[in-house]
Amino acid sequence: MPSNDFFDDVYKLVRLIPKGKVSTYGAIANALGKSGAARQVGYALNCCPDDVPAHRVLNRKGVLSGKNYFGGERMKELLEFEGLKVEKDTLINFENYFWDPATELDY
DNA sequence: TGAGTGACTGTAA
DNA sequence: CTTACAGCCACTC
Repeated sequence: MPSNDFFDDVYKLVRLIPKGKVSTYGAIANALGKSGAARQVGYALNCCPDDVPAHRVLNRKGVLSGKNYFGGERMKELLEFEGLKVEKDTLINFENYFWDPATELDY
């Protein structure tokens, strides 16, 4: 279990992602002021507490890079359940559903 | 303290 | 279009 510093900030921000929207690791890292810590964001989500919608966080291509770590189909199921469409582990119209915390929250 | 690692990203070929 | 390489930051051992 992590000590939760940077991680806690990541969880906090991911929880703010609106339902039916998605974000990216880089956007989250940037919103936290760590533009180069995108990898850490993904690493943080590896701990994936139940109250963190990690399925809404994708890489810059809109691909479910971490679906394997999330529980296989579960990630895709959750996204589709929120009205999103996933094909070949990639979110359709990703740019249309993209939610940038740095912009939307004016962080 | 230092080396290894990664659910990433941007640029180059 | 895809594949490769290097830079990046935080965490663990």
